[in-house]
Amino acid sequence: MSSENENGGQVTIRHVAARAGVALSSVSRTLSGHPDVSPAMRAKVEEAVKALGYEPDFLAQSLRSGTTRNIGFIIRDIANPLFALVARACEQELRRNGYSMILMNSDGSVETESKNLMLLRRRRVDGVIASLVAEDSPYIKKTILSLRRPLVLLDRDMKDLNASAVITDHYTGVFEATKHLLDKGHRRIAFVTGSENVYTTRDRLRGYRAAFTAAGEEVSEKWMALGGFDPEYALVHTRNFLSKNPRPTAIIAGGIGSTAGSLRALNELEIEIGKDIAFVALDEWPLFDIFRPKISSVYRDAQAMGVEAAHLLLEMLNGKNPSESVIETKFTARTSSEGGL
Amino acid sequence: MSSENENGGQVTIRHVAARAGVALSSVSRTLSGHPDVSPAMRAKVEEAVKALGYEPDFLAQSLRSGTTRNIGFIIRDIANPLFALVARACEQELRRNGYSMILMNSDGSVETESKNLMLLRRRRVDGVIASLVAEDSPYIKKTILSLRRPLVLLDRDMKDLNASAVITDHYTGVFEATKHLLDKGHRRIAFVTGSENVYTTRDRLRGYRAAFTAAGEEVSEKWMALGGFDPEYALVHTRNFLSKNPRPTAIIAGGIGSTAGSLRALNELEIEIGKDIAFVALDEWPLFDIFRPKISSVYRDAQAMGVEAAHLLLEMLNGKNPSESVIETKFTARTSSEGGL
DNA sequence: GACAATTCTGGAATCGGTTCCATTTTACGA
DNA sequence: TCGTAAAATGGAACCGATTCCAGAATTGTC
Repeated sequence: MSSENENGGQVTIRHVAARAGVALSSVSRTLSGHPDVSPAMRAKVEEAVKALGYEPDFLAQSLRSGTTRNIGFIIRDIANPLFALVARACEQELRRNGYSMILMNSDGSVETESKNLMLLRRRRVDGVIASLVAEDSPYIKKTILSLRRPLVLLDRDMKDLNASAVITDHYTGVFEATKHLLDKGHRRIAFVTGSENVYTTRDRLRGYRAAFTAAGEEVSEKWMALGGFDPEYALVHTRNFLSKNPRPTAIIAGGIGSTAGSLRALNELEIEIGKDIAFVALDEWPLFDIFRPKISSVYRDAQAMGVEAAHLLLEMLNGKNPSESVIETKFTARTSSEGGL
Repeated sequence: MSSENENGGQVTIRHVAARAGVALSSVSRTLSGHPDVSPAMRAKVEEAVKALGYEPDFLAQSLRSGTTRNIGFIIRDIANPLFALVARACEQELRRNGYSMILMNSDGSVETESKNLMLLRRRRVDGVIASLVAEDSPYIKKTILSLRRPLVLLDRDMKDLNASAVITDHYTGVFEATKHLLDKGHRRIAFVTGSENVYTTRDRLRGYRAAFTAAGEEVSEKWMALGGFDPEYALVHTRNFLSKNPRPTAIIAGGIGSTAGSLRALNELEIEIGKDIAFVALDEWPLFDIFRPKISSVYRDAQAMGVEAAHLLLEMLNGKNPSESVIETKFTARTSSEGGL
C-alpha cells in the first residue's frame, strides 16, 4: 500500500531489483507481462514488489512510452448542468478504460481556450475532448492543428481538422417545438440564443426557419437575438423584446444559460409563463419536470454525449479514423408553452 | 507554435542546443532564468527556440523535478450543481497559479474513491482536494495516509490526517431554518439527508436538535431519515413519511440530491409545497429564486468553497501547515416554507 | 604582465521506467 | 555427447528535461 520506503523516498524498480537480486530489466519484463520470464523469476519479483509495496511511476512510464493516458477536457463552464452531465459520463467511461481526465474551463473566452489547448499539448495528453467557444477563429484552428493528437468535438462542425465529433440533431427538436407554437397560432416567436459561429445555433436556427416555411409563414430577423449563451445576454434581450409593442407571444431560449437569463427577465417583469406568454427551452435543467411552471423543452441525452465522446476518442487512440456520432433531440410540450395569445 | 519538427518528431532541448551550437545544459539554464548566462548565449538560444518552436516538455520536467503541477480533485458527482460550482471556481484558481486539475468522480463509492486516490498517487499529483464519501472508513484513511501529499478536505472533519479543510457552518443555517418552522408552529418536521458518517450531516443535525431544544420541544428520531444523499433514498423515505398518520407538516431536505428526491416524492403525491406542506432545502439548486414554488433554503457560497480549497492547498504546497477555512450559511425564507399546518 | 577571482559553459549524472542487444542458460533432437 | 535453437537474463541506451561539477574564458587588481 505504501509505495514509499522507510526513508520516505519513493520505492523504485531499482529497489525491487536489488531486493529480488535480479536486474532491473528483468523486473520490468516481469511486471509488463513479457513472455520470456521464468516462474522462479516471477516469484522472486512478485515477492519483492509485495514486500516493498512497489507501484510503477506513471510519469516515468509516460516519458518512456510517449503516452500519458491523460485526456484533456475543455468546456465553457463545468457548472452548466448539461456540460456537467457530459463530463461525468465521459470521465467515468475514460476511467473505465484506464484514462484520466484533465478538466479545463474556457470561461467562454477564445484566448483562455487557446492557452488551455497549448497547456494540454505541453502536458502531452493523449487526446482532447472539447466544446469550442467558436468555430470561426483561425487562431484556435491553428492551435488545434498543432496539437497533432486525436480530438473529439462536442456539437461543432469543423472541417480540415481531422477530428471526430458528437453532434446533436437540433434540427428535429427545434422544428417540432416551433411547429407546436405555430400550430397554436403564435407568429411572433422570439428566439434567444448564442451566435451562429457554432453549429449548435446554426442547426437550431435551421429548424426554426424550416418550421415557419412549412407553415407558410415568414421568419423575421427582428425576433432573433443570436449573440451569446450567457444568461446576461439573454436577460437583456428578452427584456428588450418584451418592451416592444406588440411584444412576442412566445419565446424560445436556446441553451442552459439563455434559458436562465430569459426566465429571469420574465420573472422580473412578472409575466406569467404558460399564461401570459408561451416559453420553450432548448436543453433541460435538472428538476424541469418538478418545478412549476413545467417547462416545455427540447431534450437531448447529455450522458450519451459524454459516453459517445469517450468512445470516439478511444477509437481514434486505437488507430481508427475520425467519425461522427449523432445524438437525437425530442420536444416535449409541458405547461410553459400554453397561453400567450 | 508547432513544437514538432518537420519529421513529425517532437522538438527537444537537444535540437535547440544543436541549432544554437551550444550545450544543452546551457539551453536549460537560459530558459530557466539562471543568472550565469551571457547575453550572447541568451540571444543564440532564444533565436533557436523561436525558430524551432520549442516548448519544454512538462513530463520530463516533472520526472526530474518531482513535481507535476497536477492536482487531483475527487468528488462524489460533478453533475451535482453545488460540486460543479466548487469545481469550476477551484479549477480557475488552480489554473491561475499554474496547476491543472485531474477530475475524478467517486460515484459515492468508497471503493472507487480509494482506487482514485491510489491512481492519483501513481500519477504523482502534487496535492489532492477531496469530498470524501465517508469519514469512518479505515481503508480510506490508510490510503490517504499513504498519499503523503498535501490534502484539502471539503466539508469533512477528520483528525490525524494532517489535512487542511474547508468546512461549512451548517449549524447556524439549519438552526435558523428549524427555528423558523418551529416558530410557525410546526412540530413534526421531517429531516431527510445523508448519513452521520460525514461532518455535513452531523453539523446540520446539531443545528436541527438545538433549535428544538431552544424551543423547549422534544426531537423525535422518528422523523429523521439519515441514510444517503442520493435522490432515490430521499424519494423513498419522503414517500414513507408522507404515508404516516399523522404525517409531517414540514420537511427539511439536506443537500442537492436529497432535495431532488424529496421534491419528486411530493410532486408524485401531488402535495402542494408551501400550502399543503412546508419545505426547506439545505443547499441551493440553480434557478431556486425563479421557479415556483420559490424554495426556502439554507445557502452557502460554493464558489468561495472552491477558491478557499485552492488557496489552502497552494499554501500547503508552499510549505505552510494545514489550516481550516469556514464558510457561512444563511437561511432565506421563501414561499415553500409557508403552509402545512 | 601575471595571478586570483569571477563569470560562463560543457559534460555527465539523474529522475524511474522500457526495450534493444548480447550473453548465458536451458531444452531438445540427432 | 554434441550442436543448435529457444528461453531467460543482465547491461546499457533511451525518453526529455535539470543540476552539479569541473574547466574555460573573462575580468579585475597590483
